[in-house]
Amino acid sequence: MSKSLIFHIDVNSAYLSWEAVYRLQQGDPLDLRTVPSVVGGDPLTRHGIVLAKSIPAKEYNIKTGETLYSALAKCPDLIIAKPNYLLFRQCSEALSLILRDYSPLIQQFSVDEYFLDFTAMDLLFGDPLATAYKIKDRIKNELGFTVNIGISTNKLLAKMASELQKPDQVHTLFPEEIAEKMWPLPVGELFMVGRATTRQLLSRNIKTIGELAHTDPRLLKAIMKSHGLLIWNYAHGLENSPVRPGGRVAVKGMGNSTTTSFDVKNRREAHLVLLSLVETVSARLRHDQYFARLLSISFRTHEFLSYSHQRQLSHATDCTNELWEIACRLFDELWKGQPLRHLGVRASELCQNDFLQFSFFTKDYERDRKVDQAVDIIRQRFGSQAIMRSSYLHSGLKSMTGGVIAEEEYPAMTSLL
DNA sequence: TCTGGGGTCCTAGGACCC
DNA sequence: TCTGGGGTCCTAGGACCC
Repeated sequence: MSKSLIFHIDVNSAYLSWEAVYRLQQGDPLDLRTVPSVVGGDPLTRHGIVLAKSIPAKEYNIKTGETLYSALAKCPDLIIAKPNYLLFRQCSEALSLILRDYSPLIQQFSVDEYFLDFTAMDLLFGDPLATAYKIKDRIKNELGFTVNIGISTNKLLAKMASELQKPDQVHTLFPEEIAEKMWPLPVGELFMVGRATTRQLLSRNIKTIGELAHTDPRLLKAIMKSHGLLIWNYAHGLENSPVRPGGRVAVKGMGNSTTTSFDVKNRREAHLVLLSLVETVSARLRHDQYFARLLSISFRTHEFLSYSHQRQLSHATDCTNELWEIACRLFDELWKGQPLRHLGVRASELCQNDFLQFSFFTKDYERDRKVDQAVDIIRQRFGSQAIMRSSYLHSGLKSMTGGVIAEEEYPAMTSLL
């Protein structure tokens, strides 16, 4: 049995590269990647954050997630492109088609990241490193954007390898290279060490991944519970999850949320936003043939405080009206009248709806089911805006919110590999 | 702060049961 | 009752990922 060999393929500045390639194809002479530019939303609708940045923009210290306002303050000439999620999905699919030529075992980890199990594939393709270069160059030549490829013996190290130096590079990070290549890095670069954990580690003078690796795991466990042991293992490169073919992990829940373009201040408006979210969530449930047994709602206030409320349902359902009624009740129980900037709905505890179980204690939703089915068919044929409830007319609200990625859902972006 | 949207997992505390 | 202890379920919040 040959040693296990994993590739991690990561698109460089994915959203921005994809938009840049698209514009070049449309005949635009300017390559966005060569100038300070970002992909970001519209500040007027309060969606104004940086989703992706070019390398020249990075040199202005512009960071993903910061406001466009702040990015523009750092670089007044910054070019801002709107996100085109349909394009992004097409690019992601085109990438996966190329990767499939090199292994039957690939896992989509996010819209711009894939794992590829190359174990024993060298018998077919020869040297792994040379093959990785071939894959990288083929993607650049055929699709027009660049990727980083990381190579190691497990997914964690392959992923850390692909982050080493960008763009358009291939790196290895084998266990014997950990001390030299990974331990000098700032501790926050380690997968699963985010802002809160970084702060805790820095307060104990643990600044690099190497210092984390040499910290007593019992201390880490004491201060961070199981997460402490997880990151200690990661600092030593210890991780052994399989590359899941197709990446299809059973989905645990489906949710949609939105930042409203104006503060929601009355119940009627809030209920209308909830309906537009439930419309999308329940259509996704029906499309994938799931019933939900738990419904959660959440909101964020003008002051940026977050609240959530959830309830187990008396019976599983995928019905728009029924889920909407529950969402409204949960909302009314939680809301104290604060102005709101963000609302969310999430359905979880999913089960297959192979057979139906009706409750004797709730009203009959049979008629609603038929309406849902008819509306789904109309929207499928004529688009999501083809039919909407009259309450949305002149409301300034969209009748369906969220779920930009329709049809085929992406596999779970699980926090664990 | 002019601060997105889609996820998963973990933990703490309270209710409830034996 | 001057009130044990363990297990399970539920809920809210917070951590992390892209």
